[in-house]
Amino acid sequence: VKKTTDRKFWLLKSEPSEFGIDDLEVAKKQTTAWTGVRNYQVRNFFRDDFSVGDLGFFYHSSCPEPGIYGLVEITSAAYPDPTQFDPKSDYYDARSPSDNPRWLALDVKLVSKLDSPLLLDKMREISALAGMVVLSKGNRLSVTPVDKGHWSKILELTGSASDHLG
DNA sequence: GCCAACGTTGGC
DNA sequence: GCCAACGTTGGC
Repeated sequence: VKKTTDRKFWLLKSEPSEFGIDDLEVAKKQTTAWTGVRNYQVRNFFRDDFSVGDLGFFYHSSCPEPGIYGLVEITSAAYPDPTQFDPKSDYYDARSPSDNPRWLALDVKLVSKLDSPLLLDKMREISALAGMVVLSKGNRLSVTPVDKGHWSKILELTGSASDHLG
């Protein structure tokens, strides 16, 4: 069992029109392969920094009400993203060699859906959350690290169970 | 749909 | 290895 003190915290963006918290809720084992990452910085997070047992916020982007909608847990190590090899996929990458895959995926399981989301405009009003990567101007990373302090504050604000405090 | 911000590409 | 052009993200 992983010591909770080893846990890291993340924020994972998804467009709900493509895959949202409600899709994760009804997915088999409430788990999905987090595929389609095509950014080297995020790829490196997956490769170097993510561990099984890490926790994340499930964030909806590019939608009428962007914000945090739930909590997830990482349930696999990073592995080659199969969509990069699938010519029919939107995420196909013809330049990714099969013997040296460029892009990684990992498995993500629903921990809980928030009773009410913590919306982006609300997050910006909370001084304790200032400095979160996701709030920084021009940030475009689809996966960002979250400080333990920010993680705890958001759990408190959303009334989430304290056993996910890490 | 606009557009600021920024990552990636490719010519040199 | 520079950097302009291009493409994408994502809030608004």
